[in-house]
Amino acid sequence: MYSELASSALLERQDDRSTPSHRADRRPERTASALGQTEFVPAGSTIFHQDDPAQHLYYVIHGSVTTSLVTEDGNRQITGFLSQGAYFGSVFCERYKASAEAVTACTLIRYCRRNWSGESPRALYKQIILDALQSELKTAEDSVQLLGRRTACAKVAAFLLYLSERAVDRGEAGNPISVPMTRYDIADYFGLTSESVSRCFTKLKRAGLISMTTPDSVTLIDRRALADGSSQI
Amino acid sequence: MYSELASSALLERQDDRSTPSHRADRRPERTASALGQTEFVPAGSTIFHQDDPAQHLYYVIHGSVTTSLVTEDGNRQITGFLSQGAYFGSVFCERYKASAEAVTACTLIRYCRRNWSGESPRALYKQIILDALQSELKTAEDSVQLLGRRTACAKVAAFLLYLSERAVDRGEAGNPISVPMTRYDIADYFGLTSESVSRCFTKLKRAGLISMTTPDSVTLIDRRALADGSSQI
DNA sequence: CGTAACTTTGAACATCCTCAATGTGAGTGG
DNA sequence: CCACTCACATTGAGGATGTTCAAAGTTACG
Repeated sequence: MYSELASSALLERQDDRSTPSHRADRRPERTASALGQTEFVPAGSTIFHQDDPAQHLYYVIHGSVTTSLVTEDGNRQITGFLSQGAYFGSVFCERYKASAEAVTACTLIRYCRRNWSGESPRALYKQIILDALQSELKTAEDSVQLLGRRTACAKVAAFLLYLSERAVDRGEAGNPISVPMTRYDIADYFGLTSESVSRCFTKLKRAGLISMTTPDSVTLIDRRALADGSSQI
Repeated sequence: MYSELASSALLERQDDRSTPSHRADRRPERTASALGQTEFVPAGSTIFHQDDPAQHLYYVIHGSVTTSLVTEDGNRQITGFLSQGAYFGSVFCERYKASAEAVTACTLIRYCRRNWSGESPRALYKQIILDALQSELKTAEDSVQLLGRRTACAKVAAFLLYLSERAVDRGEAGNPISVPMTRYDIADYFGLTSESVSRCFTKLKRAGLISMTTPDSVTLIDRRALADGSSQI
């Protein structure tokens, strides 16, 4: 999906031949762990707070993380759900733009930003920063597309398809999917209420588009109908 | 707002001392025009189409541009409104993720991406790519925040404040503001209908939070109330 | 002057929210 | 092991908000 052109222009090839960018077979974890610290975080804990000095950049090895902020009108706004392979931590900002919380127990890699201005393995840091920027951009762009759906059911349906796609990206099964976040989290992502989100799940289930064993395990039955905005419900 | 740390780690200082990054007094236009072509685009014209090969990157000198895509459920989704100082053109993608149209007559700078893999003024290209990434990230993050508002009026109110802030960023007056895009465009940004958007303008006007001479010139009267989600209307 | 595109307004209807109650499952302490 | 609690999920009823369909007002432009 992403082009090599831009990143090759950003990297100095002469001192960087050992870390080609955006190859299909690269292993982010290996590069990552070389320069960062592995951190285990329990479910429900806060990783950092909105407006705190942005000292670290994080990479998700395992688990699910939300970033959220409090808007001027006093509501909680979830700005992204992050899973394996995603970076978060407001790369280009002095302070974190959002708070980050672990939805499930997580394994993260934490990079200290002070190292970036240092000397040693510059090329690796450059690659991490580029990857992080792309990751944050993708997270935000995906959110815009999901949030723009017309009805609550269309939003929830598109969200489920999105979770499925990302599970496949991580090498997991695309069906059934795990929905680790609460209905309230999903509501704060879309600007809905948790009751509305719950009703959407029920409607999609009754219409035969999904089935649920538990509230956090959803089987997608009719992907076409889910993508079409679930308009016939 | 953005930190120097990340970008300094991405730039090779030894061959780049003449173009410091993210200084308050830098002039993007000057750097820009050195490597790109100036292009004048009439109002209403299409700059590029979604899914076309992404051969160029654009920078807005003057005017207003929208990026939009057609979602799987067949609706038009506007993903951003761009004005002076913004980059667009899906920097890191092989193909444009969205279509771009000129809302007003525009002056743009167009960069040909083929030049990125060439030799000569590498540092300048690096700076442009970095700026473009930041710009695209900011556009998407701003959209997420606006789209997450609960009610239609709160969305429109936050949108007007956003337009005002950006006008100030461009060195223009923050009040009254120009609203060059149509009600329909705003509706397709928020997943609303043009009628709903129009009614929100009317409500905000009747409540004394704004006043309008023409539909595209809005005076913000009570910024506090607009930011508070216009909840008392 | 007339057309076309955009904006505004109205009325009926659908959707979503609010408030309330009930259902469910994991964890706790007797 | 069994209440008990607590957080989360679900469901219902009524009210608020947004949409749909329709019509009229406004502005720019030929």
